[in-house]
Amino acid sequence: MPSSRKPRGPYRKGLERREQILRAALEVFAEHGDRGSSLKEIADRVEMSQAGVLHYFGSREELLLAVLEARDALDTASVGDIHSPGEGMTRTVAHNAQQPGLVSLFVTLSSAATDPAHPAHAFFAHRYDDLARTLTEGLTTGRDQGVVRSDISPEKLARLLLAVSDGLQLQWLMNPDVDMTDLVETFNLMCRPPDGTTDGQAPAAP
Amino acid sequence: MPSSRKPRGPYRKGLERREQILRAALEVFAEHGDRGSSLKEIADRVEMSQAGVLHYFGSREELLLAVLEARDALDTASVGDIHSPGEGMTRTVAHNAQQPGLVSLFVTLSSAATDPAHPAHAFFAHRYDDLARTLTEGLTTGRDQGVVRSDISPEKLARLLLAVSDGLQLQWLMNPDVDMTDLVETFNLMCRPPDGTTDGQAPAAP
DNA sequence: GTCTATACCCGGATAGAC
DNA sequence: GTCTATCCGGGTATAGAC
Repeated sequence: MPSSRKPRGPYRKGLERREQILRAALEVFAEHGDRGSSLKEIADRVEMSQAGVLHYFGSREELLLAVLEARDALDTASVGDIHSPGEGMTRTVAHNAQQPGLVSLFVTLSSAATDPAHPAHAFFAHRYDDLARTLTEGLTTGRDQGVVRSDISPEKLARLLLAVSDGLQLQWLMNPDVDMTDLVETFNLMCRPPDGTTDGQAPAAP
Repeated sequence: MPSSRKPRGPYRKGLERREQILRAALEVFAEHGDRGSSLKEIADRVEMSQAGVLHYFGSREELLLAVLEARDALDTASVGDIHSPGEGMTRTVAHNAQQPGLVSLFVTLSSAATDPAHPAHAFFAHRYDDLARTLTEGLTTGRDQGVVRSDISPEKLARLLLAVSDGLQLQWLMNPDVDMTDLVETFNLMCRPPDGTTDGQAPAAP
């Protein structure tokens, strides 16, 4: 792979500019969503012209995808150490509750990206499958340890957990009084074995 | 209230035109979403000019809201006879699975309407609260009859059910292999009392 | 009621000067 | 690299004739 050293010389400024634009674009997209955002506004925020922005990212679409990928990478990294899938999800949701703009961006975009023709369709389709796979693995482990109910397949539980998380974000955006974190934890509770036999350790307990 | 008789005379044609436009607009919005739709296309579909459409609905926004309200009224009516909240939701979801375009419209719009400035914000906010209330009532009844678990409040279960339904629609739109109906039923199962004591009648069984 | 024409706004992308 | 200027396409809403 290429050198990971920070480039010196003429490249440096350009790369920094690029990141600066990326950050600004994230902010703007988070505030106004996909359609509500314009290159102009992003450009204004980094104090350059719209044409200047396009010099770094050939098109608006390219910029949008770059933002999504950068953000997703950051997020998955920040959730890092997970001991059980329920816990991971709870943390993610709790973390999201701090950033309404971003949540809004992802929810809005993921529904818009539902259309196979949408530029971000592939991104979100993969993202869902990845998440479902990761969750399924974690839930399978949990089931084998007896902390997750075994009468429903881990695959189904994973899809449901994903649905709960997305659905709650939607409700929360619509009405901030909805307590996402609490509700996700409640759902985790429902994922425990029917009678509290084997446990003592809830899926999402700290 | 006003006469419910079909108006005769000069009014009649106008009212029919209006409904015709409403139907066409529903189709178009369902196919291309809010932002993807234009008055032009709706006008084309009823074979009149864009200005003609605006003669009936003063603005695009007005038309959109009219479509949402008309559709929502139809839907809630069609779900009609419900014996248990789980059953109602299952049926609705199964029904939706026939109409990807409409589902897409509602999902897309409800996330876009998350923004308080969005024209449809109030509509969706009310809709959520209404749904949550109705579901809560049904689940309370179910709990009293012993078919719904009592260790989690009906309010929470209602919010979760709503979330599951929305979230699954999103996943289904992204990947049609996801079996919404089956998964909602699975969730209903999770809403039953922990041990199959009192029952014999699942919340969503036919 | 319905049309055509048009005014007006906004967006993205491109060309070319500096 | 960065700008200005411009092209081009799209949308909504309005004016005014028929």
